Amino acid sequence: MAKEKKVAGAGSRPEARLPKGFRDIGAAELAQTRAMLDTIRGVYESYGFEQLETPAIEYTDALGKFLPDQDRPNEGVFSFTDDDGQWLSLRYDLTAPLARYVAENFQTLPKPFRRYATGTVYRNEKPGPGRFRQFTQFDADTVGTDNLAADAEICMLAADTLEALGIKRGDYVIKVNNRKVLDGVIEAIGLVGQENAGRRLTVLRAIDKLDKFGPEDVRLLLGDGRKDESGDFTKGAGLSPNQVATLMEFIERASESAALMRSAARSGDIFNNDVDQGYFVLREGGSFYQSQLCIDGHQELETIRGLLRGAGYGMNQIIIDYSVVRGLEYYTGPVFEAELTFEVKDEKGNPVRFGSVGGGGRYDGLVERFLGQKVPATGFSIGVSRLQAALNVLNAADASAPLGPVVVLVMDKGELPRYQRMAQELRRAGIRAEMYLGTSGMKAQMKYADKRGAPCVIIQGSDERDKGEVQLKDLIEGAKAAAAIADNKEWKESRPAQVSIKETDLVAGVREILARHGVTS
RNA sequence: GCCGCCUUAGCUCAGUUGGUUAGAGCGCUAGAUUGUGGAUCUAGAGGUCCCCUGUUCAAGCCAGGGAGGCGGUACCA
Repeated sequence: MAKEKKVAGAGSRPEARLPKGFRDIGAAELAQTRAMLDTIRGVYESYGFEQLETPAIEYTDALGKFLPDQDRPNEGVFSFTDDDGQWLSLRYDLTAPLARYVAENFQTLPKPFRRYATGTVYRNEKPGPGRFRQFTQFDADTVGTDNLAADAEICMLAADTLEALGIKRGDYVIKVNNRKVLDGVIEAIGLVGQENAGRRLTVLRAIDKLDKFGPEDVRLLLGDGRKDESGDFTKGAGLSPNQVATLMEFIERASESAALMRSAARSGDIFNNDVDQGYFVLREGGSFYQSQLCIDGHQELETIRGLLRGAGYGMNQIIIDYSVVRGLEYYTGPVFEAELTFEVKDEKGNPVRFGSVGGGGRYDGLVERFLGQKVPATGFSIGVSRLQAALNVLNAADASAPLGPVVVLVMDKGELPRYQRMAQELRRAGIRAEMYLGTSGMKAQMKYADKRGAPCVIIQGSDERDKGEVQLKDLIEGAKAAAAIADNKEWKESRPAQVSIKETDLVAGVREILARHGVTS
């Protein structure tokens, strides 16, 4: 019969469930996020960036995500049409809205315009481990200058931010490259002209996989293709053996060079100029030095490197790494990637690498889309959620829930005003407090207080009331004391961590308990 | 998008060659204890065995299709 009732209503009832790739976030994580955002904000503001907030929704064409030849937004973004039939989209990053803002307010903004922004962004794509369809980014950008000092500062900012968040020097690295270098290398193997645009992208994608797959798989991706462990085949760039060999030489030298830098950094040799300058492939006389693009890119990197080292940032913080790719059709010059380098084991003992927690670079074309006039810009974006997940693994102990409010138990339903008054008294003293608002008995109220993480409860039944007293029970100390008591009678009679005080001393008594647990309000 | 694996209670999972009323541990609720969160004991609630169609006297189990989840891969500002 009970069954029939269920079945009867089931079809029309909605299922309580979250859309794939979205998640609910509880008090403990939110408190942690807030602290992180405050820290990042402090660093960004110290560099002189000012805050800007733009809406979560923009016109789709302003975000620049239309499929070629189709009057329809790109996959990957959440889009819908407005009343007037215009396409709107949820922002998928904070840079495209910045470009729109700068273009719209170009006349009045100070140039260079330096702003930071944080907010939720949305991507309509398949979620993966640690990848969601809604997440928080924290960006800083300098718009309106091609001065490479702006790029150097972005790198410093990234390093300072990670350190402010408690990531030790050596547990992270900011990698810098220049898209002109890779473009030059690709040009050097003859992939020039419009007809090779697709191949150039495939090559860049292959190089981008170096960290993930290693050199052998990159070689396959540059050639015919690669089969993954599920048996799926990825078509390669189809380069000739010669072209592959040339690219692989570059890639392997580049990672060798980066490895040398890291090992120098580990041994404390953080300003060793020979190592720092990178491998000979890009120095004068090296095999790629004929390409003008390579030369330009290399010289820009040298300028940035000079600024960084001059400011005291060594190879233990920021290095040049020629294998960094980042956004494919987006960046036009220097690119940056913030990578966490420490390794941790998951619960099964497998090593987990977090990899990139932020990135950015110089994008000289974004504002130009609107204005038709070159407005060079450079910036950096932190993936807050991903970084937070990494930090949680780094300090695994720090996942504890925040303390809840002090709970005033309702022992006598006829005395609600009295209990309410106690809660108010605590609130006025700056102590988070609540009167129990349910209707259950004392045992249930104790369980409730326990679940809320209350540091203590206030108990006043008729006995205490008659004497003008209240009982304060320290739930944290009480839980510790309980562990030593096996007998229920003793547990009840000893009333661990419970004291009786004058009702007039309520605030002082609670403060004493809070202070015991490190709360000073 | 493509490939592989998976789906039984709130959670983690058993479930025989297809055979009566589908189980365990944990969790939850209540009692033992008229005013004390823990421990112990007892009792209770909780199920569309992912969905649909088929095979069969009989399907959690077999077949086909679908959905959802996980992992890999592709795309990724």
